[in-house]
Amino acid sequence: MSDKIVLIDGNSIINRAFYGVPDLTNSEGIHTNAIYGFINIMLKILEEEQAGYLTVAFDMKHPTFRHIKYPEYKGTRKGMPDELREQIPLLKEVLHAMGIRTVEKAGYEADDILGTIATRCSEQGMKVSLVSGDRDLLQLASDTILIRIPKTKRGGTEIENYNTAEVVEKYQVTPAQIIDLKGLMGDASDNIPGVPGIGEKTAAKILSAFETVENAYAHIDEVMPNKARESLREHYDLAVLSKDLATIKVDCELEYTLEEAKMPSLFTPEAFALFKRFEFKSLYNKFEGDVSRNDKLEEKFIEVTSKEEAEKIFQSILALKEARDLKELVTDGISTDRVGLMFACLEGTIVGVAVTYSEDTCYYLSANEVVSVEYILEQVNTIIEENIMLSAVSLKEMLPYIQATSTSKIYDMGLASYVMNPLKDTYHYDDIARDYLEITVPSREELFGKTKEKEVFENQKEVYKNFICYHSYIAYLALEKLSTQLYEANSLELFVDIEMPLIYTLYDMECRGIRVNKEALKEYGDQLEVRIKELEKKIYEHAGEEFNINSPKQLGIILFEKLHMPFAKKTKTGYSTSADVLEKLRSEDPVIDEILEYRQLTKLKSTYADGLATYIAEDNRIHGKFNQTITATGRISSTEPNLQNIPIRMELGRQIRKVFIPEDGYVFLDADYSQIELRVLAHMSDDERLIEAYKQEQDIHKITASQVFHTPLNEVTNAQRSNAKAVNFGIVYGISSFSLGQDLNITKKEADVYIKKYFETYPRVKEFLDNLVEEGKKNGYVTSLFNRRRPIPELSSSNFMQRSFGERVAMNSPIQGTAADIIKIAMIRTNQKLKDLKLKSRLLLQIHDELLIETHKDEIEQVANILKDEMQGAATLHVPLEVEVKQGNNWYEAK
DNA sequence: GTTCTCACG
DNA sequence: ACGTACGTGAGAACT
Repeated sequence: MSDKIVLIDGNSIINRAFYGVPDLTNSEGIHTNAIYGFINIMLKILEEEQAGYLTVAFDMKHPTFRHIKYPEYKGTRKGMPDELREQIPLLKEVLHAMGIRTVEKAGYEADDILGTIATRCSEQGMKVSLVSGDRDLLQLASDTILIRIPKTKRGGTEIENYNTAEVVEKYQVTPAQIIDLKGLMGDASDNIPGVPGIGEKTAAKILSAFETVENAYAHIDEVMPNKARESLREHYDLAVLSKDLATIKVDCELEYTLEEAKMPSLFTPEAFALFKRFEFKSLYNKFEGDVSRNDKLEEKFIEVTSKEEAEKIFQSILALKEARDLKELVTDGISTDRVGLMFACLEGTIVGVAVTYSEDTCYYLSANEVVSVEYILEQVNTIIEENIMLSAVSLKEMLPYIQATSTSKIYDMGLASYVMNPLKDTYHYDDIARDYLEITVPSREELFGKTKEKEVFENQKEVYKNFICYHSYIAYLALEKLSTQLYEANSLELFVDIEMPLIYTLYDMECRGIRVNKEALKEYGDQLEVRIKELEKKIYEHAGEEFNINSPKQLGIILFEKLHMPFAKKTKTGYSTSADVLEKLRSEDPVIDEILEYRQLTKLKSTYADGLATYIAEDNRIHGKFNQTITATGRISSTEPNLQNIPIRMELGRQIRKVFIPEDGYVFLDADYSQIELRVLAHMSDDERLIEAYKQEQDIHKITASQVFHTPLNEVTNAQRSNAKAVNFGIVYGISSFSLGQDLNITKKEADVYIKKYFETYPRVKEFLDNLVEEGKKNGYVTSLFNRRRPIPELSSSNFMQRSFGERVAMNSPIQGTAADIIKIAMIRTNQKLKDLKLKSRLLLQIHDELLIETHKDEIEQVANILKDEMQGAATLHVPLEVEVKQGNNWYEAK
């Protein structure tokens, strides 16, 4: 063991890290940049040093703090930002998890503690490396004490190193004289005043002549230059005070032994758990491959191969009590009668199943000659039929294999985690285990690495078994915890009555898919191609050279440097060439119009014409995915492909909707909520005037214009109406006069007047929005009408921009979230009704406030009524929900 | 993998 | 003084 010790000034380094590393937050919204930066600096130093001992010291202020007698200096230090403050206890947690000795003592700053330890160690003949961002520490430098000051530079950390010689070279004074230097020149960053008029150069000169502040004063008449002499004469007390402030204690009484500071193993399972929570992905590989493996858990995963054993297991499961309502169970205490379920599945075929029905064991049944897939499925379906409670991690993916309906007693723990906190990126079994069970299990990535699932299955049977069993076991355990927490958050009904049934609706929609006219899509793409080629040629001619028009970088250079266009707006990396910038340049050069058109057409071609074509399946339909755990507000999202952003605003783009066609013998019915978000706002704010406006069932923007601009309804101009419309939108988004002004091309002041008038017209809306922000700040989250929570960590940010964002989110999320809740209810009911009535018509798409149904020609009127009734009746608000249903032979016609 | 741009509600 | 609309997903370019 080396007799070298590394000492770290915790406060100083975390402070450096905070300002040196760009803002990072994990998906819970916890700020992590300072912790991340600290750990990186520390690991870099430890790697270099190969020391035998390590200690991190922290400040701990105390009422009897020795500097309290000079409150005007040390006491007025600006408070640190909340984002940093919050990270300090978390950093300590990380350090302790890594086994690192930390020291803090009431009344001492970290540098006093470090000074003391460094001196003690040095006296024992050890080598000391003292890491701090604070140059005060340089007074401790010696031939055995190395002061290391990290600098965060672009592309990494560089460290300045100081023994005695380096201090002398850089400051022209000995380490011991550093305090005299500070006494004379002061230190603005540390609130040390120094002597006015004496800077670094003069101070060094004086000290080289007189060595100390006291000695200089004793020979005050000899001090040069004149200005410094007079200032020192007058401010000698200040110099002494400053010197005292700068002096680091080396004789603190500490209960500290070297034994405790022995270099720990650092990369422990506990540390790994925290690194995972903070999402320090680049540091995962520092841990030994299986540090995160929960071997004790894996001992509970039992593989079963014989038919007898399999039968016994299923019998035990079928002997469990029938499931009761989850809501009742939560208040009564959750029954242990439940089964965690996970299928092992390769290329659409089941190869096994894992079931857990006690916390002691998870059984893995690998399909084989005796325990066949058919047998397994039959048994699982019986369990479902018998109403035994099941818990899974990602139910939608299991639905192809089981016969479950929205009334089955199966609960999805991934979805439950989403309802608890919709801000996370993933809701895998390891996330659930970490967030709700406080246990660390290896993720898929850690188990499989880059090996394909099939290869793991074939070559690493044990790993594959564990992977499946973790799902089952975690699902089993999590049901109790998550349903309790959902209940406590008041969100259990949302989960049970809306989110869970919706899984089945979305699954139905995905299976059904939407029919596409392949040939028409091809034709559409070809037409675009022709026009794109023409535009390309023209643009090259105007530019005088060929370049990649799709490259913002190249385009920016052509426009703003070669053609000298005005209004160049910069982005981080270069010129902005976005549509709104180009829009302002249209009068400058005809090439701008061509570029705008080119952009539009290439977008249509690549994303839609070509993009959609790759998703057309054998049945000539596109089976996109609807994701239920993506958005922060509760909306669903659509991927592979995104069917929620098919063009409509521009005619040319809109044409693409003609390729979406119904099955032969069917038509499309498309039903749209009219201004659902504004209606939700009217309801939630309970503003009489807004409610009244909606009850009149008239043009809301016009009514708003009439009231905001004090104009009789029939005299409202188009311009007034469109301004009012923009204000209405702004309100829903969490308005600011700046953005409204930008949107309407008016000044911030004028926009302010609009907003003021709007709020005068609808005073309860103002009250409502203010209350949301306040509620968000108080609770850390806001809620929709159906108790969907959205945490808003940004609201407690000290950064103006982030906090403002949080405020807008607080105003928008309950509105957007409630609208999302409502249409989800409508979807479930509509889909259910179509099934119950055994209709041929099927729900295909949801586009946030719109549902598209492929309707059999015999069912048009009936389905139109169902759609309208279920959508309008999904919620009873203080204002009516209006729905418009249209019919067409393609999606273009139906809108 | 990140950035820019743009399609939708 | 700060520097914005809220919520998404995809393709292309570039690092």
